[in-house]
Amino acid sequence: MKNNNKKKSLNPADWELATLDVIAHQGVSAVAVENIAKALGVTKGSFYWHFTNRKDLIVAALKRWQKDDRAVIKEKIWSLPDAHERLKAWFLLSAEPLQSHLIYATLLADRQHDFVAKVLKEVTLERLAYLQKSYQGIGYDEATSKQQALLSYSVYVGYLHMAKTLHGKFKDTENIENYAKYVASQLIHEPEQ
Amino acid sequence: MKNNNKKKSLNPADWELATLDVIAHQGVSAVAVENIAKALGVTKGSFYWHFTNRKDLIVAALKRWQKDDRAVIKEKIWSLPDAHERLKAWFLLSAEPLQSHLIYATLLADRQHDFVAKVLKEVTLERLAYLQKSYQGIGYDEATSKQQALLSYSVYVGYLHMAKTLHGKFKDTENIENYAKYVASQLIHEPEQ
DNA sequence: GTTTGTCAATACGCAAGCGTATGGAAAATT
DNA sequence: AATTTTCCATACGCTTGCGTATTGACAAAC
Repeated sequence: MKNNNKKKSLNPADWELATLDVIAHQGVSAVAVENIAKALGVTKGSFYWHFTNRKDLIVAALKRWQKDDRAVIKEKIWSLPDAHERLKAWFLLSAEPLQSHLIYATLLADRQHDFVAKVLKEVTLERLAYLQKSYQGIGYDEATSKQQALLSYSVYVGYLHMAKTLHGKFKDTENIENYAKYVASQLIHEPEQ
Repeated sequence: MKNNNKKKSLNPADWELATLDVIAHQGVSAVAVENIAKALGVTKGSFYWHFTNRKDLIVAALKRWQKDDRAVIKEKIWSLPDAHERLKAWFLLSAEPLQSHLIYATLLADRQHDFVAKVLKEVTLERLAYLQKSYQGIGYDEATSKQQALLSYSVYVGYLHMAKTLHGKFKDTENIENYAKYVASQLIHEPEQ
């Protein structure tokens, strides 16, 4: 787990990335400065040089996650010109095993911290707006596109949890891919008038 | 927050119900014996007479929740003879503001504890089996009913989180009811052959 | 080569929360 | 009425984890 690179010293980005690793697999409440320090091969004497406290670290890490995540979505989805294709891409991206998904799922869990709730709400609203626009792009009216976006996004969030809860019954890639295609077939279609 | 009843002394059930209250609103990790004792108007000297330790309490509370929840579903859904009606009842029940839903949602969050994961998996598999059976009842074949059940259940789980994440934009009853009906209309229909 | 700035180690204080030990009061039993 | 059971209070020890204070090592600047 130690940092074997040639780097002489750490910078805040190193701490933030290590923190995101912990958040992805154990949640925000598992972020302990002394543990992360150990994972980076130093002690917390170093930590308090880079950050003022634990919360400062977590907020910085989440800000980094939010920024990176936005970039990925922009590149992989919003680059597509056709709304129908965008929606399909969205569902496929949802099924990919990205760290970003894990982080989103654990944030849902650690919502009791207000700074987590804030990021979560921002990201969720942004993604919902994207989805809604895409559904409008394939012919849904404003109100219906809103509900359909919410429905689709709920499936995404639900899937994240189901995958964790039922891991083992859900792991093999083929099943996941099949399921993703099924979901897309059910949730992407012209609006019923 | 004190117990104003005429009861002279507490029994394990009192502790379990108080614990479920905490779990519903703050999650498993927020269960602190001294706090729950205070909520019940006693000190932890009492607690360790009824239970051996904190984990014992949580496990007992979750067992109670599981049992009660099963009973509610049995009564409100499985009493219905028609599969189509059962599915509709499921989606409507999902949108009702029950403590049981809150608990389920927080359990998803506190899955890192193995005893939580165990209950969660049991409950989820049981509910999925119910849903699958209902979808088979309206004509889905085995494989498709499985995927459709998973999809529908994901919507449920996703909704629980969305409701918390976007509270305020989601609170008024009318919207929720509308949305529930929309979801039902999208997810309950004869299978496409 | 001396000084300054950067990054990290060690040691400490402190609060929260679990579990234990012990004693006491009230109710039930005999 | 005496005794046993049931339920609870108080006090203590122990661990975890945050944050601070102090010192040190190495590199860059001068």
